[in-house]
Amino acid sequence: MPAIGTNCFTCQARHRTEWCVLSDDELRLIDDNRVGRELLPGEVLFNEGDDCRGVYCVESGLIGLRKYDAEGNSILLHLSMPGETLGYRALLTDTDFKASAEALEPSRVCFIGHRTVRSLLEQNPALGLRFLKRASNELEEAEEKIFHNVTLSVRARFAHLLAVLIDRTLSETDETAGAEIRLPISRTDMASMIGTTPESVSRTIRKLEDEGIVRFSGAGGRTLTVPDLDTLANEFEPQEYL
Amino acid sequence: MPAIGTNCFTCQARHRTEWCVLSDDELRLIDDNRVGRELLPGEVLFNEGDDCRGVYCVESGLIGLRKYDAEGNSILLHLSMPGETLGYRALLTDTDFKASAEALEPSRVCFIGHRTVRSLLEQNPALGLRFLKRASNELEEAEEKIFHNVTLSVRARFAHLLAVLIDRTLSETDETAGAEIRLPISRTDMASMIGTTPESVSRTIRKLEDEGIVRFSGAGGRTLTVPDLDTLANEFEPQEYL
DNA sequence: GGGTTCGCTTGACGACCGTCATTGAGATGT
DNA sequence: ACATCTCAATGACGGTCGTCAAGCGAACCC
Repeated sequence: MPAIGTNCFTCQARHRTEWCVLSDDELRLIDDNRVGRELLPGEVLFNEGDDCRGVYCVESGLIGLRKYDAEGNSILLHLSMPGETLGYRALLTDTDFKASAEALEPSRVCFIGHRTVRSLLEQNPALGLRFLKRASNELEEAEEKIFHNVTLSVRARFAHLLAVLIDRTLSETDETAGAEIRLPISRTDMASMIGTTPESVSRTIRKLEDEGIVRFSGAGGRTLTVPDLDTLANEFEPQEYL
Repeated sequence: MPAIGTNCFTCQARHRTEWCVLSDDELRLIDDNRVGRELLPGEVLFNEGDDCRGVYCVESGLIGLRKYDAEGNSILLHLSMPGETLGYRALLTDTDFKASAEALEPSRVCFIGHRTVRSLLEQNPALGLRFLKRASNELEEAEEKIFHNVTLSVRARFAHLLAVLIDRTLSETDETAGAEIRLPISRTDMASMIGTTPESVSRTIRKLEDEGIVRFSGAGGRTLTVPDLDTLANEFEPQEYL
């Protein structure tokens, strides 16, 4: 992995972060106090229960947030893309981390100590409001997820997950018709994201493939091809007959 | 219902709200611009999709936040107690309401226009940080709920719900042993909160009663008696064997 | 008072989905 | 090349839980 964005000013994710409301001087404060780190897939950034010494800003790659149940099974709660800052909640509520963070792809992450963050929050009120918007959006997502888990079938939830994953990775390059992406996560992780088992995911994949809605290929069946995104969307958006 | 707390300074819920960080002058600004309203059970405060003209602060009673699916079934997402402020998310993200709010008990609520809120947020940064803490806590709750829905059985989720409801209404009056409360919501609503059906709730109640863990009595079976709270807790907290 | 409505309960049935076990494919290391 | 490991796929089985239907009680309204 090349050493991209060696500082906050040239960071490719800069405009997507909450820090974009800061002045150059304020940003310099972060840049002087950050600690960069590279993670390989599987490496953990922090664990549930660790106490929070600062926040982590994702520069590149993909970070997964997990919780573990009593038997050691993990639930993948959230995927953090470049530009996202992790740990701000624990920092603000003065509690330990409520989930574990683990790299899912080779990633670059910067650590920013809690003293730095707090002093910035105090001197620039706009920063707090930015984080508040982030939290509000995440809350909306979480409630929608709860809603979906309750009202939709495994098949509909899986279709929705695929649509979200596609949307996330294709963001700009709008192909109106179809899409082909490389899945960043395993069957097991996808299963946990929609509250089911890997077996059910496999079976659901089979059915969707038989109906020509999706195609899984490549190493580990991780290349996803969707000929028509609308057909996929029909699986979780009950068509309105107004 | 008596006309309690006729202004923000004497409001009984004052110290539980985010506004408690405001100066007297700032609080007066709210007091001058608020509009009080009383709601009877079933009355709606706002609907999903309405655009947000300000926030609502619960003074007394109980407000339920719901989402409706395509067939008109409702999912009860959250219970808002006195001191909670509703609508701050929609206000901050400049979107419409993502859920409907409805009184579950006779309630008193104050409306505060968005201009007032925004000017306070600008002039007192501490207010934004308070709301950020609120959002962080709600997010933590939401993620735990997702986690529970996935990993726990209907029985465990229901036991957990009962424990939460008891904890909420008894807050201060700590009886270590048992508890008796009046349930504020119907079977159907309880079912939707834990992602199941009223029938399954009834059957679960039956089993828990047969085992002597809980007792439902009174009008509509809405008086809940729990002889031993620890026994109830065992249903959703797998006892650790170190 | 009788009819209506609404919510709770209970039973029967069955489908969906979770559990367990087996097989196979691909990657990695010696 | 072979062994090993991990992950995906698939089949068999069973249980939980959702669906449908009927019965019941309380509250409400003409």
